[in-house]
Parts: sequence; C-alpha cells; structure tokens
Amino acid sequence: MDIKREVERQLALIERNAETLLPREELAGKLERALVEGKPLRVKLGIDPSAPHLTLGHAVVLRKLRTFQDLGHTAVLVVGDFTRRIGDPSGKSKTREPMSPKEIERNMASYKEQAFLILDPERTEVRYNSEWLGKLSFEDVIVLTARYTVARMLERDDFARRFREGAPITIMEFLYPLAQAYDSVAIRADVELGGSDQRFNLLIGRDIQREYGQEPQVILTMPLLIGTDGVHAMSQSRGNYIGIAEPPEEQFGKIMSLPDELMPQYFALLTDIPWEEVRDLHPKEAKKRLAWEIVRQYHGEEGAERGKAHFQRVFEERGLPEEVPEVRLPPELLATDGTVGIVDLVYATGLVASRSEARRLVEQGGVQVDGRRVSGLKARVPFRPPLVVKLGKRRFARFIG
RNA sequence: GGAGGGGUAGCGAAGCGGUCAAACGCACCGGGCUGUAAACCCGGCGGCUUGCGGCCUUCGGGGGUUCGAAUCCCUCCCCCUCCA
Repeated sequence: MDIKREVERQLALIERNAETLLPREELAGKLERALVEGKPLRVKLGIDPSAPHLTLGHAVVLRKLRTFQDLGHTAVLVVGDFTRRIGDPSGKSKTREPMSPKEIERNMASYKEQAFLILDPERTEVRYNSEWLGKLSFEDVIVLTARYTVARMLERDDFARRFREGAPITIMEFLYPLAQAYDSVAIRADVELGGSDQRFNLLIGRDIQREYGQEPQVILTMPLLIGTDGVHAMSQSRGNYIGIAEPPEEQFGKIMSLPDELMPQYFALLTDIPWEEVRDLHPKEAKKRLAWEIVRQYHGEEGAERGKAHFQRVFEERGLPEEVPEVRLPPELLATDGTVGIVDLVYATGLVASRSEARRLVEQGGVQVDGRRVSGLKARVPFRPPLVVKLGKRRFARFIG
C-alpha cells in the first residue's frame, strides 16, 4: 500500500518533462522491486568522450539522472571510449580522427567536473565501454550481430530514408547501436536515459538484453533542448550552445538573448521553477529570473549575481563591464601631435582579426572611444590614456599608458 | 571489373572562357528597432591598401592551352551512385 504510493510518486517525478517512457508499467515494476528489495535501479547514460564541454543540452538529461539519484537509484555513466575509436556513428560526417586514451581521459576529467555540478558523485558509477567491448572476439561480434535483423535496423527513420534514397549506409553504422545495446547488457541497466534522438538506439538495448537473457531496460528520453538560434537542437557543432562551464557573464548574456518562445521549455527542462510562477512577469524579468537560476546552478549565487550585474551594466545601462582587458599602444603608432589613427587604434586592441576587419568596424559605426562614436577611416583621436575602446556591443579594451 | 556523377569561401549551393574575390541561403559581424530580446530592416562578411581606385592570394593537388581559366585539356588524389 505504502509502496504503491511511493512508486506512483517516483513515477510522477521521473515522467515529468520526459518525452518517452517505455514501457511505463515495466518501470513501475522495477521501482517497486527496488523498494521492496532495497536495491537501487541502475540507470544508464551513454557519454561521448569527444567533447570536453557540456552544454545545457546535456544538462537536461543529467538533471533527469539526478532525479533518479535523489530517489535513491544509481547513475551509471558509460563512457563510449571504445565506440569513439570506431568513428562517427551519424554517417553524415567524415570519419573523425581517432582519439588517444590520454585525450579521452582528459576530456572525461573536465566532463566529470561539470557533470558533478548536477549529479551526486556518491551515487554515480563511471564505466568505460572498452572494458567489455575491447574483449569481444570477432566471433562474439558475429554472435551479437546474429541477434538483430536488417529489417529491424531499417526501422530507424534515418536509415529508412537513406536506404530509400540510395544513400550509403555502412555496416559499421549497424554495429554502433548494437555496441551501445551491448553496453546495457554489460552493466545490467534497468533504465537507459537519452535525448529523444537516442530513442531507437535505446530500444535496441532492450532487445539485445532480452537476447542475452536479461530483463530489458526501460527507456526514457528527454526532449532536445533548442539552442540559442531558436531553431535547432543545441549542439556544439552548430555553435548554438550555452556551456555549463562558461563564465557567468557569458551564460547570463546568452540566456537573455534567447527568443522569448523558448522560455517555457528552458524553465521546464533546466530549472525547478514552474512556468506558471513567472509567465505573468514582464518577459524580460522572467528571462532574468531564468538566467539567474541557471547560472546559479553552475556558478552559485555569487556567480549568478555577477552575471546579472554584468548584464545590467553593459547592456541595460550601456556601461563598462567590471573587467576590461588592458592593452598598450605600440609607440610607433603615435603621431608627433599625440594622436593615433582610428584604424590603428582598433587593430591594436587585438580584438579584431585583421586590419580589414578594423576598417569595416569603423566604417559601420561600430567603434566608440571613451563613449564617443568615431567614424571615418581617416579619423584620428588624441591618445590620452586611459582610453576605453568599445567595439560593437560587447567587446572592450582599455589602453593604458 | 564496367558506366556515370562530383570535389567552389565556415557550411549548403550556383557559376562552366572574360563583366568572378566568385550569385543565393544559413551561420557570423556592424547598425537600426527593442526588453542587448526574438522577429524584422539596412550594411558587411579573403588579405593588404588613405579613399571613387589599386594590389596580392583563392574555386581538391600539379602541369598545360589561351591575350585571359573556377570555367577547356592532361595528370594525380579523394568522394558518391548504378551495373557486375
């Protein structure tokens, strides 16, 4: 009786914001058994060790994993170091460079540091899939492949489409989800988490576990967080991401420039603040709340305050940030009358890639010196340090004597 | 093994002898609007050059033809499709 209630409570928390939970009944059964036997569930999350940085997109799934931990379950992070050596699973890009174990280890160090801002290290197990995949013989692999059919593989939308269009699909791509599924067997996963793009792979895990005589895992997918462009899923390759480890000022600023329409999704997936609580605020205030709350999670309240203060100073009041990089003017640029050419000055900040870019900025009215816009390529300004040069909206440099 | 298609700027994609530093879209940068929103509008987006202008390096690599090539020829490398 009590147990039934507890199972329902856990289920509700787990299901919140999830995209897919399959099959719900099986999860209920597993939760109940965990409670009765006092044995936590093993909740798997696959990790791609190629990138050392985590984004808010990762945070969505990690937060869900944290939910499981808070309910007493164990998170099992499976690092795809072996699969990573095989290459790119997506098929759309060229083969990635092989990555050395050292690099992987380095990435994982920073990964863990960031992930543990969200996860509870006490309830986390980190495993590398080379541990078991590396031991498989070719025979083992063939046995594995014998347990899945081409037709089932082709159920995946991506494969189906490419097959139909005559685009290439390599056998390796078939192996990849199988390897991932085998990971589930190796760690005896009860649940596997992933982004919604992982649904197919996670489902294969179920089938393969069954083939190996295990109780199939339950799969739980989370929606893909839309990135800063407001259109595509957040990803590092698209550059539309906000990194967990980015400085508070950056995070705050990036969140503030998200399209308003994204706010409900961000609140739901990245904070514990119910949307209803903020929906009636002025959108700008709601977004500040969002930014503050997200920054707080990764940089603490102090960081959140700093991000906010920076934002207000630089953007709302159009003032100077608290820290402006200091640069020196190469003496030869200084004319005898004590002036310096504007293009030289901009270039000397080191904030532009070329003199052409400096010139462009000047021509387009994107340059301010001590708060005064300077335009005209031939303009010269008296050089009396300290001199603050502002490029565009957010780039600053202070010239010191 | 055979037949065919293709490699163009960060990406996608035009161009197929001159007017091409190379259309267009995305991304990006600047300006405007504003709530630094987003959307939208205008401008920019190889480098160097004080400008209307000029110069240098680019269209997979190399070599030719031509007054002139991203565009034609040769050769090499790479990718893809179909047939076997």
